[in-house]
Amino acid sequence: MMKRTLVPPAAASAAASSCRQPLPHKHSTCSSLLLPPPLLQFFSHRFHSTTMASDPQLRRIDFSNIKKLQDALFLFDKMLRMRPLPSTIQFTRLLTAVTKMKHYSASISLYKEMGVLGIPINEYTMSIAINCCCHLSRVNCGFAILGSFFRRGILPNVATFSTLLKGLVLEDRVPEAVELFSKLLRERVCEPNEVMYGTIVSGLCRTGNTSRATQLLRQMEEEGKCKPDTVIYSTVIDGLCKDRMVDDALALFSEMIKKCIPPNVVTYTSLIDGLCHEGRLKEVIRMLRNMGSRKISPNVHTFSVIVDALCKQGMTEVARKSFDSMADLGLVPNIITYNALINGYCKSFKMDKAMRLLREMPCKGLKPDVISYNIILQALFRCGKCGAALKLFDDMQAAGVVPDAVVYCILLDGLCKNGRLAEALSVFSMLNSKGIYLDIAAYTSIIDGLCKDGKLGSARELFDNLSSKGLMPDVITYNIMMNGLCQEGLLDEAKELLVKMEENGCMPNEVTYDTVVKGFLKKKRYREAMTLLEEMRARGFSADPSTSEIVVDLLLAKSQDPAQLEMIKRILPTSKDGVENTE
DNA sequence: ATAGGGTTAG
Repeated sequence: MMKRTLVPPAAASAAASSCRQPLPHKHSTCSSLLLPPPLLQFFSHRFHSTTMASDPQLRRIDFSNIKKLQDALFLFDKMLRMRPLPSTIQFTRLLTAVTKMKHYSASISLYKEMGVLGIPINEYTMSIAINCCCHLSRVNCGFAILGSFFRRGILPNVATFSTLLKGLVLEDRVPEAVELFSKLLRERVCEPNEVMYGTIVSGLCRTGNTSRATQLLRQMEEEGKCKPDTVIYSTVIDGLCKDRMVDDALALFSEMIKKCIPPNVVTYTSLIDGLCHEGRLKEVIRMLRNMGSRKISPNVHTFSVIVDALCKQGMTEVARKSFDSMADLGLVPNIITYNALINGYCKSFKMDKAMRLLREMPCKGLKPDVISYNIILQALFRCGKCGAALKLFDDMQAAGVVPDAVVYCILLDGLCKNGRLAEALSVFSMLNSKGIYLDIAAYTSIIDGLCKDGKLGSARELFDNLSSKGLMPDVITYNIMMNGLCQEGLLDEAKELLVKMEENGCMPNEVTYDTVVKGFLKKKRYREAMTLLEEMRARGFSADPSTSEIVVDLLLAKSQDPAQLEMIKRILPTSKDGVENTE
């Protein structure tokens, strides 16, 4: 009875071989079965319990050949036709393969199909389904699946909850993740392990709560039940580096070495990245040597970090050498390495070299992405090469790269800044009519373009209508609007806007004050300018040197009043020397 | 032979 198959073996193998033809996947599986799902379920339980380990046929299912989604779907169909039916473990392995290819929706469909067909599901299968929901930013669906655990009498475990925690983190719901984590510990729902701690630690680091993450690491050490491992140390080290606390990161690094927790290439790459951002290149070299002495080789990631840092330090040629040296280690630059170097060339105005790299990418099997194009587009506009930029924009779309909000912003901004407001406006209205989402930066560029073109009325209108589009002006938008008002001599309105922005929860910055102060100075409303400078100083901002100069010149020319000079010294520390010299 | 955590670019 156990070995009984639902279809005669000959028919089964015929069905299996016919799977090479593309199958209309969705519904073919159900109709290919001779029994309705409830009966199948009845039988598959039997197969599952006794034949799974012993049947040599099952061991032959090869998941390593799955290269694309289609392969997996064919195999799924094929598995459904195998008799006896492959075990839950085999189906779970298939789901793993689909999930690893990031076909999350497909994976969920297959999971549901398993349910419909009555193939038994266990905590592993369900955790995969939850993981897929999480990657689709549907952690609530993940919690719904958690509910089905209980209905099926299956207990969720530490992996299930780690997955859900990760899902909350992915949706920027770290406080909820922390809350759930505490609850799990408090109510002893499951014993936390390294992975669970790792998830919560990384969530905290990603949201800038590095100190809380460090606390958790210490807590793990103290409790001693589950000791922080390489991943957790690396996560906190990375968090500290991102907070510019590289020395603390280095201290933690020494600590892990002292505790015999071996750093790996990720640990080193984070530290190298942190040191690079601080411009501590000598220590980077030391770190690379240190790495070598531990027989840890840099990977593509490490090189991307180094190439990027060298480019940002203006050492594009050294970056190029580093890029080329990857081949010696058998490493192949990826799109991120390319983008870093392209960015370097763009920043040093070597547009031909940047373009050459972009053209080289397809030859190396890499498809330039929207970021590759963004970097070059922005640079072309900055060099005033509008024609070349517009052509590249067309090339990009021809290459099938879909422009995003950033590209449109670069395009609009580039056109405006190059005095091609009319074109910018026509692109702008075209995008609007197509209903393409434009972010606040894009609107800000247009407002700036309108102001600079003397169309303050239109700028103001657009500015006032931002909220109707669901957009909030940011500090740059306000600064640009204030600058426009000041240029037209509408100082009182500019000052009103300064008050209004704060009321709207937008903090003014140095540029904000500088803009308005300059406006008042230009209109010779010195008293108001000085009042604003005082306010600015009280907030810990210092005036732009050019503003300070104007003030000093004006006041020195106007008055020799020592009290006033004293005031200048106080509020314009940058110009103190100049004042003293003339005394 | 089945699930879950850390590093990169505008």
